[in-house]
Amino acid sequence: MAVSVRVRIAPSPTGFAHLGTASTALYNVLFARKERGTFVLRVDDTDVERNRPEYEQLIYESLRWLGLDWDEGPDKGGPYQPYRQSERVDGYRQEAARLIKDGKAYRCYCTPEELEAERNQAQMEKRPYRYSRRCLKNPPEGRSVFAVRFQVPGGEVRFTDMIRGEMKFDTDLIGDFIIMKSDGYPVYQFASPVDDAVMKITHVIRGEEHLSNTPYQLMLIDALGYERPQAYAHMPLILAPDGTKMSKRKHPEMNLALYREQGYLPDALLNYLALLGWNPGTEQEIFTFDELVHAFSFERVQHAGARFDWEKLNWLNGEYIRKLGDDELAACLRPFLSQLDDETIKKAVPPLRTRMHKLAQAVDYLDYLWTDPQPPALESETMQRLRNVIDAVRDVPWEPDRIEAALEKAVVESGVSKGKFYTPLRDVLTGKKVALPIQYCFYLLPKDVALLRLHRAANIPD
RNA sequence: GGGGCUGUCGUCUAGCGGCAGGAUUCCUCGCCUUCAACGAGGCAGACGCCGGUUCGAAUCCGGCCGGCCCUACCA
Repeated sequence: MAVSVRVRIAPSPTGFAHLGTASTALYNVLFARKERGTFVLRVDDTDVERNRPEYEQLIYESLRWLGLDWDEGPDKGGPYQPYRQSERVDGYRQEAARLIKDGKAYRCYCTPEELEAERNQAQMEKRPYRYSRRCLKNPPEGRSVFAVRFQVPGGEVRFTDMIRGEMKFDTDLIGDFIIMKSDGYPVYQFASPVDDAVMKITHVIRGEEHLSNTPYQLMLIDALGYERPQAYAHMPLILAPDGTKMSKRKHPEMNLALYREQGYLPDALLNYLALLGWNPGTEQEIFTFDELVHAFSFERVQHAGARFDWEKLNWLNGEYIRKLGDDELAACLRPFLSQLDDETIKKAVPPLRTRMHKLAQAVDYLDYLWTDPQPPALESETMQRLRNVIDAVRDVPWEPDRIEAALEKAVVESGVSKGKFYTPLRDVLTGKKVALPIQYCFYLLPKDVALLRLHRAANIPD
């Protein structure tokens, strides 16, 4: 019987949860679900300087919001707990000690300044830099602070990438690298493969930035006598819209919290992310999550990085919004419209639905309901029409159809076009040039408020 | 500097030896009270560049150029 699939993501809580994490999480979950495997969340918090517990919470919240739930993790435990690397340091230390004992790693007493100097020297001589192995051959005396360095064996590392095929790296080009920092914490290159082995991870699915890291980790796995993961998959990177690498400072789209705040639906975002770097080979673009699970395969994953594109996401999100039922959409809108009661939101849903590509836009359409628009200056002819509207609408039942019928009648009587008739009306009611259909501009407002705004604009005392 | 990955409309992509197709954006028209949605149509690519193989190259080969990643006591 085949060993059941185990995959993981290992985000680092050093800032807000970001898009790349969602993307790799998605691919991991897709694969895990397809293979009926297990999805593990492991928190990579070995950078003591930059870690913050609140960032860990943000990762949980964002992934849960997206519906990318994990089977094992720091918050839920599991057979290989703990799942926070900061709580696993004893294990790394033991493994590092074992490597030293076996002559596969050694203590390095070099100071950062000395290493910097070595690097600069190599740079000046236009020579590829590798650590000099000073501490292996001739360690300085009388120093107590040390890091642990892996002694890179010569030769070649080969592995199979599910996306890119056979990979080959020459280890002679890799210098001895540090696996344990002098603060006693492991470096990513060390902690990650150790945990993957200990946690029996079968498939490592991660961003392309780790492709060149793989030989480092494979050498460690071999040196420690672990079994290698069955396969790796290095997903293409998501680039910023300007084609550069995503940066936290310059690119807001990196921050996952933004999507929730702006009113993107989790399924729409997931659908978009799936399409960024992968395609089904058919013309289908809209997928339920289950359809994605079935359709997804690594063979059809793109090899090059893909730019993030708001326009396509907006379109997709609009498609998802339009598919929602009235009650569903009303519920989704609720958090964006705290000024309105449920009944008003429900009334606003039908005309709103086709007009949004993200939920936050509802505010742009509806804020006239809780803020008083500036009364426009009108010509006397227009004011007369306003008075006619007041008369036409005053005794009408407050329903969109009835309001519309009354208005249509007033338009005919006025002899001007609907456009000419409705434009100032819309302005008076909402203060906007773009708004919901005119009957809804009325209907959503309490009747007395609507009439008040008309009176005021027409210069009629209340 | 060294190693790795990569390059098809603005963007996401299909095609992998035989007319470069779809989606999105944009534009036009229709519907129409604005804006959307919806329907119809359109613009947009010297397939990164140069050379080779071939009757024929986006596709195969070679060189070059560009982007990204790794080359950290970051992950």
